[in-house]
Amino acid sequence: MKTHIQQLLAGALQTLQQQGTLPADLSFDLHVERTRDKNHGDFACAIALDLAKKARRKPREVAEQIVAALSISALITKVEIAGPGFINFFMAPQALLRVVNDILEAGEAYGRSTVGHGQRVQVEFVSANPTGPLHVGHGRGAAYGAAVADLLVAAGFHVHREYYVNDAGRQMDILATSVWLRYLEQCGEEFTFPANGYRGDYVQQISMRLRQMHNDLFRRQAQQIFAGIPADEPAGGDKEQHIDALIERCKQLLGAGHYRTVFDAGLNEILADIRDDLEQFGVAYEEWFSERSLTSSGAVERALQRLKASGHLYEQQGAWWFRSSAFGDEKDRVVIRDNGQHTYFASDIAYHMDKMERGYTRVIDIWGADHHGYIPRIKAALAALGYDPNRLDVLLVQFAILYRGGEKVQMSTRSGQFVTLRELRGEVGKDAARFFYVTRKCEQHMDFDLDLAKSESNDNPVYYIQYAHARICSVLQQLAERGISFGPDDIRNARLDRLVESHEIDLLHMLSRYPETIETAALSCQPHQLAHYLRELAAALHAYYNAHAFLREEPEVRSARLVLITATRQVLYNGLSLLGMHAPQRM
RNA sequence: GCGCCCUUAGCUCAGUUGGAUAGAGCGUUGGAUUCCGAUUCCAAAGGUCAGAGGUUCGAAUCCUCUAGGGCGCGCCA
Repeated sequence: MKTHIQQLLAGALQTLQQQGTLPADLSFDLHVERTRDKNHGDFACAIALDLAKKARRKPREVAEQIVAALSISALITKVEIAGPGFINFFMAPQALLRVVNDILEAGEAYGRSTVGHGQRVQVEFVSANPTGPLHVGHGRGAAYGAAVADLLVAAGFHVHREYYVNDAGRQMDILATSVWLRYLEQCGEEFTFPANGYRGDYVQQISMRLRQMHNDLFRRQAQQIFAGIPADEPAGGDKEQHIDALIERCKQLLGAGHYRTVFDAGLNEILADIRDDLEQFGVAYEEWFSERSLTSSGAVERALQRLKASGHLYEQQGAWWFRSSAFGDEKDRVVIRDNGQHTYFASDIAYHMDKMERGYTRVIDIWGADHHGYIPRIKAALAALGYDPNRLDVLLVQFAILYRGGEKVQMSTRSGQFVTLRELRGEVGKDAARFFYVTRKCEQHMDFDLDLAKSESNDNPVYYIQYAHARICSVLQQLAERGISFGPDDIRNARLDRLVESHEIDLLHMLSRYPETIETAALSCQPHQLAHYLRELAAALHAYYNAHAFLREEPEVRSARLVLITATRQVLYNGLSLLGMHAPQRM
């Protein structure tokens, strides 16, 4: 409907330009919007106000000329000029009723569009270090990223979802060393566990299984391990130096092969846990991309060579620096350390180069807000490699603060005292978690009320929406019990023009807004628009249900109403599915 | 200190990308229902859009400054 009006207006403007009534070189973007006030019709356009300025004419005069040039449409009953020069459109009743048939014909496809034209988009999200289970902070990124990706699919994009696995680097070495030390404790060795090691229970589990498989194969004497290692923090030393020395000792005592075995035991087990966790959260990926593969494939080397060849690298104090400050970053960044190892940033450059080489028209990275400082350097690297940095969009997701019983739930990663995503799902369920996470704009700090999320009451929007769906199912369930026939023929022959009540008109308007909601939510990467829409749609259904009986009316009205709520059920189902939620038949 | 983000009703948040009289939910107050599921519905009260300037036909939305809050400023990942 919206695009129909846009086409009408575009036609009128073209006519006026050809006539010379309006300058031919006038540029404008047609913006048709839904009205807030019913007195202003169904759709409004402020184009005359925009053009009046550019053409130096009176807005109302321009509006009148546009309206005069509009071609006639059976879907529009009235066009009005109002206020300073708004053009208001009033929809014909049959145009509104058409939405019901559109929905029933399209079924699960209702709301999908082709605006994306099959453009290839990559969405990378979560990408948490596999050093421990996902926590509730990752959960928001997961729910948000999945919803954005699914919305883009619905809008006709070809989406590639990807998880970047940080399976290399110091944090992973710390994990491997932590696993090994716990293993040694189980072998009977006695020592003080490093302050900077990973202390979570899952590390114990991994080391236990490691020992079950390999017995004492990796056992070394504590004395030998800690000989000459600088003191840990509690002993008055530096915890970073302490752990780094332990990592080196671990590698040296185990040898490359056995070290890799211990390392992979930690990596694989945690990664398997993360995969399973996300799967149960309804989040699926096309690809799990290994950071390590960037080194083995030579991508890192190649990226650095390209930068070096184009003069964007320089050597200083034994290290190689990328001149990112030449591309808007606040300072230059090291890519190869003086010990010859490349930095995490070097991998990141290679990874983003690889994304560009894969030919996506658009690359979306979803990061935690604490990483915002990395955006300029990544964009700088893309520019230095000769790519358009605007192909990359980095979306930042703010943290979520949990509340239970009105109190903030305290969390800190270092002590291992964080609420995991798995625990959250266990407490409030998948549906509530998915919904609550995406109900706020991503750049907005979020208060996550656990009590509300798990309450079975109308305060809880998840229940409210799902109940609307279940309620329709319940009504349709009554048909058989009451011996009322309502089959495909009844649907096809339904007298939809019997839908005249204000609640019915409201509901029809809500239903017709769904495709627009999907499109704008997708194009702006704002799934919260869909979440809010679903709440409004559910409210319209509940209000209708309460105001009118469906099953006790005369057959024509009854059938029309049943068709309307069947369509509503379909849209509720489609919207809930897009957010990864169930649409229950009964609750 | 520098940079990025946030600030809208008592609370949690929307606000169709610059449009018409700023909206929901919760909470508060008052009301409805012999019923297809009371996990429902209707109504009222509640606002200096953090503050001050500016841009223009028109600003919660764009620009500048100020205040408050969050985050980031490693040859860590």
